[in-house]
Amino acid sequence: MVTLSEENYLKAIYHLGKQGSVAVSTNAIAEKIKSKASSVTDMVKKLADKNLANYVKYQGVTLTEKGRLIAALVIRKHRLWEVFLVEKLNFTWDEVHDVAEQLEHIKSLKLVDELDAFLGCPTHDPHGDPIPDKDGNYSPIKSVNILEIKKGEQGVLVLVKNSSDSFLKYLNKNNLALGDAIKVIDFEPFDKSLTIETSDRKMIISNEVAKNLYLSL
Amino acid sequence: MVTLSEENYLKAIYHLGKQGSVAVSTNAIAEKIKSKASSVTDMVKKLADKNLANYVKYQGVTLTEKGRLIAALVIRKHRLWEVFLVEKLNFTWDEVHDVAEQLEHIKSLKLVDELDAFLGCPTHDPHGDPIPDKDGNYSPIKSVNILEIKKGEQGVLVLVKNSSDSFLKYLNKNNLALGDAIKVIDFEPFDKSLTIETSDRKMIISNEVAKNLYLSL
DNA sequence: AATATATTTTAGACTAGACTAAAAATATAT
DNA sequence: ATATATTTTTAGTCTAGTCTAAAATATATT
Repeated sequence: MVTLSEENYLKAIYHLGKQGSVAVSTNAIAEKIKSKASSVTDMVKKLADKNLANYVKYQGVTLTEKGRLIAALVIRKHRLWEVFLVEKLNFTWDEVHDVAEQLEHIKSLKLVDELDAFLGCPTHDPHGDPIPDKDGNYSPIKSVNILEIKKGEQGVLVLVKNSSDSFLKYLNKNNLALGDAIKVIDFEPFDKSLTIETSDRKMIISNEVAKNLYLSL
Repeated sequence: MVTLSEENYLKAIYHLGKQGSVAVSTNAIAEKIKSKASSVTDMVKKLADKNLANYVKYQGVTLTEKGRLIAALVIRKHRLWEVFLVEKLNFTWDEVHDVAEQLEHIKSLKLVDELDAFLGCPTHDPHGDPIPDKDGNYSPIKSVNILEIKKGEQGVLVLVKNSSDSFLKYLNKNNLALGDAIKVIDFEPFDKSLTIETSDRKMIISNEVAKNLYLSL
């Protein structure tokens, strides 16, 4: 049995270390999970005992095949529930995270499979993140950060790499949503801000915001 | 904040003591919850401290108004999720209990309200149990235990008072479902079994089974 | 009413998970 | 190469929730 807490650690390691393949420091995990490095050390030993993680003192943590699969399935559940909340229960994309964070731990294979089918086997969640399949595999959309696009080029917003309430509310307020066509008009060297053009208007976005927007060309 | 464990205790007290209005013994709670009386004593003190239960040593537990509402909302969630699982995700009524037991603890007011609306504000779960409204109120269907019905009379199966896997599987196997018309043919004094007639056939049900079937006349 | 039986509570111990502070190891800078 | 700073681990403590065994109280029986 994998506990709720263990699932959260696996998820953090998965996210921080390229699906858990690259060694992650206990400190990094602690920060991600908002706990302390000492707590992480304890837990990581437990995960290693259960054959879910590889841990060498002072050298960080990776996931075993088993650990990677569990993490992927938790993420699969998280993202499927997000789709459910937005598409069926009228949640906005800035409201789903906390609830999905709880729902991702519900244990029932049938539930996940049926939910997936009920939603029409979606491939991406409301933020553009890919949904792993039953075997934990997924193919990320090919996308580029908006800062890497040349002046005058345009693309479609397919991914936002920040699910914080405040960031998503900012996008809502400014009428930016997945699927929008966006053209890069100008780059301002002084503060690294960007002028972009959407279907309704031109606007300036800060570098901070731009970092989180990914377009498909 | 009410913990998952606390919610389970509140639910048990609610079920055992007529919505928590009648004093329930720590032993009864322990049995219901599959724990030990000593654990219950500890928890019940905590609930009393939080103003969710009234507890007098050696005299059992009742719920406060606050405790009763929380219990009713947990039950509301449980039953709404059961409806969701059966109606939207192809679960059978014998498969829903364990999953609903997990889902009932998800915390989000919006989630419950939206789920309720999404399901068309159902009044009863797949076992015929009433679903409390936002304020924790509900009106049970008027129903009578099948053992109290006179020979020759008939009614519609509206409630089964046992959600165990084995009982529900028994009903499935024998083609008994909510909404079925059932006529009482005979009562056997020797073993207190019952001969009943459904649309397809006559059959004998044990007293044990009969105890759990409720009809509306 | 006195005693036996059953129920309930208390006391003390355990586990999972987390934390702080100190110690150990590693990395960085002179 | 050594001193300093940073990171990581260890040791010891805490809380929530549970348990067993013993003590206290209530109930039942004569």
